[in-house]
Formats: sequence, structure tokens, C-alpha cells
Amino acid sequence: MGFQDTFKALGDPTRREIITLLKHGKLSAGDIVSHFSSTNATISHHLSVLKNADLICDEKVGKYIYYELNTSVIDEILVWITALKGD
Amino acid sequence: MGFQDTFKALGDPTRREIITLLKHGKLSAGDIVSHFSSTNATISHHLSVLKNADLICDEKVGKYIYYELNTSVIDEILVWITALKGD
DNA sequence: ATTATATTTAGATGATTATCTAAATGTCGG
DNA sequence: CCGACATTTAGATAATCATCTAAATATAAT
Repeated sequence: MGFQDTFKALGDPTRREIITLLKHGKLSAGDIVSHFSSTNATISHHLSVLKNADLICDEKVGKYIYYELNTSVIDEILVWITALKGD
Repeated sequence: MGFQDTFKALGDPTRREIITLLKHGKLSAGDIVSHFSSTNATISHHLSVLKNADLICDEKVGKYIYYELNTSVIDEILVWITALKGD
């Protein structure tokens, strides 16, 4: 929660790749895992970090858990970065 | 050099604060140090990380070294983040 | 030249983190 | 109910990192 976690979450390349994957829509944890060579435990950890940073949210549907981008926090970062340039 | 270093550099709160300080213009290393309670060695390390990420550049003037924001890399980040929103 | 000032570099330490394996939880189909 | 599947949690390990003290480098002033 807060900039600290959000920026730290974006600092890892695997997590940025996860976010890029989710750009096109919801994906289940398994779908995401299959894009990487890491363990499901490792990806699960990354998902948890992203979720804790409010960058993604999850929704349980039966056996699966679907992850989705949370654009509102992305807006906040955008504001912060944009402010660096202005004036 | 590259996103990896840039995002990782922004993941630290002290470094983000340094960047915010530099938003209003050049500052010497000592000026920057005086804004924090950390050692000059520590701040020097942070400056080196930011410089390595191309987020800032330095210029030596006599006894002092002045640091300045490098907006071009900030643009790249802006593009990346913006792309997350626009479908 | 010598001393003081500005900054970095070297080396060490404790904390955080990414990753793994193994075990636990939860859900579906027969 | 049971075995298979989807996902997370627990615990361990190795790597990375922020920070410190102490030493090095470089420049200015006296």
C-alpha cells in the first residue's frame, strides 16, 4: 500500500512481465505461470507482491483464481512521474 | 541501463526523494546530503545508482559535483506506464 | 606545502528478497 | 468420499541491497 510498495513491485522484471500479460485481460494464476520458467510458488509470490501493491486484484471462480490489472494505482504512478517533468 | 535499472532505482524511497529534490534544479552532492539523515557515503551510493540508471547526470564544477535530472529516461518510463492503460 | 572541504570508494554487516522444494488448502468430477 | 487439479503457504537458501565506518581522491584556501 502506497508508493513504496508500488514502485518496489515494479522493480522486478518478472512482475513487470506479469503486468504486461494482464494488459490484455484477465488470466488465471496457471495461465500466468505457464508463461514463465519459474515455479508456481515463485509466481504466486510475485502475484502476492503485485496484489499487495494494489497493482492487480484477484477473483476466485471455482477452481481458478483470475488476476486482473488495477488501473487506478497505475494512474497515481503516472501522476507522480508526470510531475517530475512539469516545471 | 534499461528499464530494469531504472525501475529498481525508483523503488527506493530515498532515491525518489532525491529525484524530487532535483526537480527544481541542480544541486551539489552536499546539498542533497544535507536533506537526509544518512551518511554522505550512503547518499553518494544512491546518487551512483540513479546515475547508473540514467535518471540523473553529474557535472563537476571546482570542488563540487552538481547533479541534475535527466528527463529523457523519465519519458521512457512514462511511455511504458501509459501503455498499460491504453488497451 | 599544508590544512580544510567535498565527494567517492572500499569493505563489512544486517536486512530484504527471489527462488526452490515440500506441504497445505480448496475445489471439482466420478 | 477420493483422487486429480489449481493455487497458496511454510521454511530454507543464496543473492542483492541499504547502510555504516574508515580510507582515498581531488580541489580550494591560507
